[in-house]
Amino acid sequence: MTVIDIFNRLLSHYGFQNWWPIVENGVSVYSPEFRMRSRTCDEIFEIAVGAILTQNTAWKNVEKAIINLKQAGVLSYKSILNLPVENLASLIKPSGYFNQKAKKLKGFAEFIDKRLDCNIENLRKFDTLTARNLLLEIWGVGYETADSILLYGLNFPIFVVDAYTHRIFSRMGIIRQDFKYETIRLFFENNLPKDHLIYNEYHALIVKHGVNKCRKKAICDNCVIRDICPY
DNA sequence: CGCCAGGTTGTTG
DNA sequence: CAACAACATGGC
Repeated sequence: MTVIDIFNRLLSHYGFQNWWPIVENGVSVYSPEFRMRSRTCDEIFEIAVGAILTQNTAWKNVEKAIINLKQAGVLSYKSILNLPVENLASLIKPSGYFNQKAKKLKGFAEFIDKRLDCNIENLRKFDTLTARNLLLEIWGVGYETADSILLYGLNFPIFVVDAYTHRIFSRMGIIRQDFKYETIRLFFENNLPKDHLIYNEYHALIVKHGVNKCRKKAICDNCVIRDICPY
């Protein structure tokens, strides 16, 4: 049973997830159209903001924060650059850790302004790992956040690892408990075609399965991969 | 009500 | 380098 087999299982069970969502009219929209085209500048920025806000936080709370930002008309790097950090913190309160995250968003906006010449798409001018290392220099942007921005915002072929990835695949005995982020990322990248669409869908499916079934307290009955899981 | 969520950083041994 | 604390709201 390979990681590709597991991908196929999850995909036929849950269907396409169409990540990353864009918030429209107060709801997160997961559209199949997203895989057909490049993201717009505004979408890339929203994805990056979402990636920062969702750090150790349920998406529902992030959604509320993004709605607040949109309603206030400040979901752009320029607005966030000019908005007092206290006001920003207040808008993103529902996403939790709001003081820290406000500072992180500020840092990210500053990064676009200073390092990317005011255009987030300038990240495309770099190769994957160079772009990644640039993002990782930003305070508040770690591996998963950087990789989410690269994969979901810019379609770079980089596999996103998260807590669910670690939990599901260690429970299955496919990776070891003590594997760290980079080890897990490389494991997936080495066992899959180098294709951003596959990385995109796979990670989204992992989250789906983690949220639905493979929680901290696992719900193993009717699990789509139960027969190949020793847990 | 208690647990936990699509992590990251700073501190300490 | 590993372990641990701090950061915080809201859904179930």
